[in-house]
Amino acid sequence: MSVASPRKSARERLLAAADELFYAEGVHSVGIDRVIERAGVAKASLYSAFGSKDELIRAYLRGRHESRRARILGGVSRFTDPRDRLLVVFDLLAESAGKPGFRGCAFYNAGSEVDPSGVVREEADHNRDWTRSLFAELARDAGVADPAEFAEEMIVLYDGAIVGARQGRGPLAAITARAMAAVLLDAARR
Amino acid sequence: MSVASPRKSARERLLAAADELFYAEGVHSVGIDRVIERAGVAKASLYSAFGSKDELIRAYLRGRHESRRARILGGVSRFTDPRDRLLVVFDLLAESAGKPGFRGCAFYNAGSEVDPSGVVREEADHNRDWTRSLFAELARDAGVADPAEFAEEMIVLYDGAIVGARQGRGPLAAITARAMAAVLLDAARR
DNA sequence: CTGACGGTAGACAGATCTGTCTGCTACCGT
DNA sequence: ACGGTAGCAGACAGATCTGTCTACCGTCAG
Repeated sequence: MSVASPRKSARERLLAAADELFYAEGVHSVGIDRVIERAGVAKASLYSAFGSKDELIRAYLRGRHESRRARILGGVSRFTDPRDRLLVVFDLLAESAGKPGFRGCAFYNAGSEVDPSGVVREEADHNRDWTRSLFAELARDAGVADPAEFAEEMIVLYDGAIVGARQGRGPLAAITARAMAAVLLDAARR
Repeated sequence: MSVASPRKSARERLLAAADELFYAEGVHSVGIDRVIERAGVAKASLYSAFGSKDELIRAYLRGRHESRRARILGGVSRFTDPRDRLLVVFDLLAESAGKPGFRGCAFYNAGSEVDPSGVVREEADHNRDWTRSLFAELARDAGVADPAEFAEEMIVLYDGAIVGARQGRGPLAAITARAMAAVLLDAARR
């Protein structure tokens, strides 16, 4: 329980290994054995810490949501102009999409692999609702007449940019989406 | 070899069964046994007709592309006004997204499940290139200054609408995308 | 008649998957 | 000194996966 533990706990190492493997190869394709091997952990420790693979997937998706949330809030806070604060979300996406290993949206990918109901659905909805609220808030601050509807438009652009980035165009798709968002925002501000 | 065979061939029944099951539950989650059971076909017939599961997946994706292509070309041909011919693509998407059993883009879903390289990647790229060309041609006919760049924008909207439809908003996401496309088109026409 | 052909039914091998269980080890607070 | 806790190592069960193989059946051309 020291401040700087000499070695990360089994739970932390499992989560880090699951994050890498699940995102890179999919939650269904990657088996428990691969995760515990990379984490350097015994199988019993995994089931003691998480209970099931489903719960490990849930923890993986929650971690993805948290780090995404922190990255976006950090980026938004670097600006004061409402227009910049909204558009930087697309800049951050372009940055992510340019990194090696980018493989699109973890939530959508996981949803394509497993039964749409269940933990994946829950976490994906939560992540999506947060994004929607963020866009609505940024749009309201920017003086958009109908922030809720404008947020729906931004989500279409955001989703489209992620798919485009994953399917071949890389960061260019996000840059295209940013330009479209700018046009629409300037047209919607009162 | 008669014109109207009394019963579809094993290959056709396999393809129909694969189409339903793969799209509804994913190419990875659905096993060979499920496919042959639904098709009412022996396992040896599958391997005699397709050679491997990978080739069955390829045939499934090719069929998806062909039917999508036919549906879109049919919809486009119902109009003569270039603006309508472009926007109807989003109307068709809204129509598809409203049908029960809609589960998003077969190519993206399959790509999330299996190794990104290989047959899925090839077929997804082919489908994507066709869509890009279609949008570019429709944009050129509508008098857009830079049809290639405009096509990239339309693809962002199209992808975003599909994701939005799959993740919860149903046809509404496609209707939002259509409205955005109309705004952008009217602004881009010379 | 006969032989090729397309198809059916199902056993089988070999791999991989989740989840459980048994021992053993090392540390840590009391 | 000692008991509890966390963790490691790995065998195991039971299910499921792809792909191969044998054996049999009907049809139709030559």
